[in-house]
Amino acid sequence: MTEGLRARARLAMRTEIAETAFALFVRRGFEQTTVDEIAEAAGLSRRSFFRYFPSKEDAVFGLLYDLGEELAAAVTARPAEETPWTALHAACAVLLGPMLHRSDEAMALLRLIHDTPTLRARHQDKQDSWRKLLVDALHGRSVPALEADVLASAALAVFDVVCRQWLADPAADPAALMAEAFAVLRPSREA
Amino acid sequence: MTEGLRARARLAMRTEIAETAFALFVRRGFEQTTVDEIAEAAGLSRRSFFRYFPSKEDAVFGLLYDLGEELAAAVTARPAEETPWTALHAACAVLLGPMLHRSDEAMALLRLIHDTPTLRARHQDKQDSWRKLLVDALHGRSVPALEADVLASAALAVFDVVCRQWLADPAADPAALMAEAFAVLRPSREA
DNA sequence: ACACAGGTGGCACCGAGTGTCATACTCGAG
DNA sequence: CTCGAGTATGACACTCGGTGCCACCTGTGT
Repeated sequence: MTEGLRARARLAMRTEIAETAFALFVRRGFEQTTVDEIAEAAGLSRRSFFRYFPSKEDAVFGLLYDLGEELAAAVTARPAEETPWTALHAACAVLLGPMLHRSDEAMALLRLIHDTPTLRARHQDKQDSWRKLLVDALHGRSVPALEADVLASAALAVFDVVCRQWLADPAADPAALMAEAFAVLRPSREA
Repeated sequence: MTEGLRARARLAMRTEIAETAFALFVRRGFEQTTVDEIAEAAGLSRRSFFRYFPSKEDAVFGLLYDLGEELAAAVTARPAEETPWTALHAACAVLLGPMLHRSDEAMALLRLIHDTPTLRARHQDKQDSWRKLLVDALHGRSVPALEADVLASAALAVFDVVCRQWLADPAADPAALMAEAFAVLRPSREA
């Protein structure tokens, strides 16, 4: 039973290090912040930093990868009679909640990712892992393979569009943007 | 007028280096191939390699970035009365031509990108640059901003889906896959 | 023959990431 | 309490991608 304890302690370390790193990234930029600086600020050795995060980028994305499972779960939780596209819309809308709740941090994170090339790239790799989970969730709703892939990819693309638009105009309402964006692509056979 | 000559010579060097590097990547993998090995195989110094390509990854993608402009041009070239989604489909279909023409190389490239994490990430960054060009092209067809962003992102996502499916089943016809994939998301207001 | 330009290689350096080892801590068994 | 096993940590050395700097060469125009 000490397994759970260690796992929780490890998670706490990860979040603490990630928050320390994030503060530095926001202040000085991602590329300009060295791992040594993060390690010193977090009170551990450079070597130990890499025991908690496989790379510097993971200090930014590590905690976000888990959201993919929440997203997929949200899709699965939608009523079965709902069309896939509507279910995807509802699931993405769920993710908007935490973002609006701590919108300053969310905005800072989006901005950081947006204007750091390596983070932009990594972001898309994370989307790729989300996509796989979404495709599985859609298979659970008996959506054919190709269609599931297209719908999942498109939904994530829409999510990105909404984030970009929100970043460009913080006054906009993300939920409204998302409804509008999802409406553009609603498949013809749906209501 | 020697400007043009130098530019052409530089391009020839780039393609030659890129081809040498590509061969090594396919044989030994991207991560396992060092820049020193590429430089030696291409007959220049490590330092000079980085004068032709800003990074090792660019030896893979450098030549592909230009395709974005072709893609955008293909959209602009479509008849004005065509709906944006149909125009995007037609433009993406154009890109399929060269891929089928040298399908072995295309397949090897797709496979290389697909199972190299850093290349997967970079690939998406390239898509991002393509997206910007597509959005501009759609603006030229007087498509509103949000809609243009959504349609361009979705079209590129669809293109990716097709590439993935083709990679998974080389016997499939990419053009047919693409038609099917584009049909999934055809906006309701279109024919 | 001269100066000047651009391409090139060599060298030193930085930062990310990894393997290895020696140490310190913790915790359960005796 | 003590011993030993398992684990976290730090220090060190090393590889590799990427950059700045400088010295060299080569061609071109005067």
